[in-house]
Amino acid sequence: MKTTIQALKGTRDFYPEDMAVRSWLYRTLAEVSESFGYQEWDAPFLEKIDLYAAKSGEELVKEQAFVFEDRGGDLITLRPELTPSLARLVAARQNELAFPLRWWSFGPFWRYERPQKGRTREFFQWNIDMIGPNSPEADAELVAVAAAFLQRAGFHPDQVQILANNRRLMDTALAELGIPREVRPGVFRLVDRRDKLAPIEWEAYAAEIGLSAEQLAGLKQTLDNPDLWQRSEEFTRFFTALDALGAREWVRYDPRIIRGLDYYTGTVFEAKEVARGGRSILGGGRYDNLVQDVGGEPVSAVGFAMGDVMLGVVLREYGLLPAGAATPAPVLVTIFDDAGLLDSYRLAAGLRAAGVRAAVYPDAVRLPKQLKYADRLGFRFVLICGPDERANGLVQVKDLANRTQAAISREQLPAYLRQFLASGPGV
RNA sequence: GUGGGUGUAGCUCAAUGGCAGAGCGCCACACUGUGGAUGUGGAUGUUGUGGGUUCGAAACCCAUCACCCACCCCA
Repeated sequence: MKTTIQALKGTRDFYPEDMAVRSWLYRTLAEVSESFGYQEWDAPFLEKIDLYAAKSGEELVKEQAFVFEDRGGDLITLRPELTPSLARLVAARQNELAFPLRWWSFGPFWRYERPQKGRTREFFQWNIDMIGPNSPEADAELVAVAAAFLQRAGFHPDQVQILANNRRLMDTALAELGIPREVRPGVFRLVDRRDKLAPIEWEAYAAEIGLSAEQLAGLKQTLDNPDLWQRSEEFTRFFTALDALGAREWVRYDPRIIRGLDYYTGTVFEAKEVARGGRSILGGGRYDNLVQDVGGEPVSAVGFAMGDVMLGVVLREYGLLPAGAATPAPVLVTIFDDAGLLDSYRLAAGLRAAGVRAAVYPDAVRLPKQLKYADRLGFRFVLICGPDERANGLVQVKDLANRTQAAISREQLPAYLRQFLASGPGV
């Protein structure tokens, strides 16, 4: 074992084939976000710890954020989430911005966690929010954005489902069971753990937070009732809007979706891989008082976040990862011999000037080696120019995809290549 | 923070106390002007690290480090 320095725990190296996946993800979610009219934005990766102290769970900042002292003695945080930054930006220009805001972002986040499958310390997250309107239709739009992404990524509705619930609906249901207001947040956490704990432990937990046997029975009945939503006018409008948006088949009511966070106030939803294992791919919901904690007027918002790590795990399992990275240039210019070295560089420069991407093999090693290199990197064309061609002003153009070869004059070369590159494969 | 597992060639892994190996990859040659195939040959090791037991340790014991998996948590 060589003593090379390893990557920092919980971080990932992005070799070109990994970077291709990351770029694909960025392009895909950008297209989906922008197809709904959302604007890209971003915030600093570094924030003052105070921004999170006001809001967020205690756990997040105290236990999971990367916090360090800068040279001036200030406590700096590597952002563990985006919402506080969003609140800061919105509050700072609350009276100038044109609401509703439709904003999306994709960038890195850091959390000091114990790495495991689908979880790293440095990850990328897609955040998308609509800020201002508070309506079931606005909620439905965000869910439709999520559905559009899932479809674009190649999933089918029988593989991934968006499960939705409503905190107010649940709150009413709990009130009807005679569960006091102050106990309800605890019940939400209880509901969130329904599938994570063994039934006996789950019921013990229920007793612990003060539920009577009768209330527990009623709660179980509520959680097993797939038609509960029909009592909610808000939820009925939500589903009607999803119909209109063409996303209804991706969405299902599930009374067990509650989300761990305390700050959700209305609709909550989660996209889950349902065919094997039930891992969560993205999650979000409606949250009020977005900017209140950073000193602005309360404003309602709905949004969700999706991490790249678990998504990657699930995409891989379903064979949906895009193909690996080929060279971005379609043309490799070989170097036949030392005498032709500069000629090859001139040839490549001429192609670039004509708008054709081209790379040059750096040494005059034997031709099979250069061809093998071209093959491995996925070049479509290899240019060969030996003494004979140089004498006649020609270039051999070898098409690796079609296994053909033609001698082309130097003047015609860019046009010759472009006729393939305009529409052909492997460009 | 809790529990479990694994560290051997570039990669994936064998070798259960007795000569440290295979497949893939890599390099060379067959093939000095033409890629994926095939064949032949070749290189590559502090067996994570430190100590202990033993005639003898990759293997057993102790410590330590790293990684993986699960829990916790999930903004």
